[in-house]
Amino acid sequence: MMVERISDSEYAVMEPLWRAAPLSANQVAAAIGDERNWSIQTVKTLLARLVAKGALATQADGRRFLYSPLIEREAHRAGEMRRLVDRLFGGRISPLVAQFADAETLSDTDIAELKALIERLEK
Amino acid sequence: MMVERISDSEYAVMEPLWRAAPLSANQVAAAIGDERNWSIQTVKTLLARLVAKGALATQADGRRFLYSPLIEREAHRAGEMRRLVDRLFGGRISPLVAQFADAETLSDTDIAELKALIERLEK
DNA sequence: TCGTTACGACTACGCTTGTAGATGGAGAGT
DNA sequence: ACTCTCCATCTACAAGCGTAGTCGTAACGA
Repeated sequence: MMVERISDSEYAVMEPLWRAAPLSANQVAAAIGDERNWSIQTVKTLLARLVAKGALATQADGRRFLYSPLIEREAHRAGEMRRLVDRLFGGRISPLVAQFADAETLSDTDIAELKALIERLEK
Repeated sequence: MMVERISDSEYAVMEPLWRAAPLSANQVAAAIGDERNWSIQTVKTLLARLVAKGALATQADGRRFLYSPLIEREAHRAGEMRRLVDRLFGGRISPLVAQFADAETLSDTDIAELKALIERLEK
């Protein structure tokens, strides 16, 4: 239950499972590939920890397990963002966007998307 | 240099120092107050760790130290946000806002602020 | 001068994270 | 039946974190 916090490395393991589930440990490792340079053991440890945390479900498939996410990516994202935004910006989102604006990391596309989004929200 | 990562608790200690610096350990502890229920020792440990990380500077004031931030709050915010946004949204900000929109955590004020901000950015 | 305080430094200790090796059992090939 | 291979599980271990106690010393008050 209580989705405990998911660490960076654990998140990397969730990724492929959010894209396609269920997967075996090897498939997950393959999906992560060289991106991180992990031994298969490392991936397995992380999978086990995620199962322990209640973030993944297992289903037996012969002698091995297939893993699938128990928590939604959206829910996890929302939780993490909320956490950080509360901490850094007192929960207000506009300073957050302003922050990105100041850092000049917003592309024209970003701005156009935001505009469209805001218009949609206003209705 | 290389501002290493600052943990949640450490951030709580930086807070008062970003608001007013320099402060003594006791002043920092007082500023944190009951918010977190920390012993003065805990605050001192965190201060020492932040100094070790190069996030705080000390200046002697008689038999004690006064602490001041060496890293800017803005820089820290930007770094943290970038980290999370890269991880969760592939670096794009509009899905992030959309996320908040879907979660219905945007107030009318938020939306108005965002609109104003976007208009400013468009120029 | 002697005890009391107020500090910083050192030490502690259990928990989580990142990273992985070792072990033991079940299937597969021969 | 025997070995080789593949898996999950157990174990490991250093670094970082949260939380705090103890120690030595310098200053202050009596």
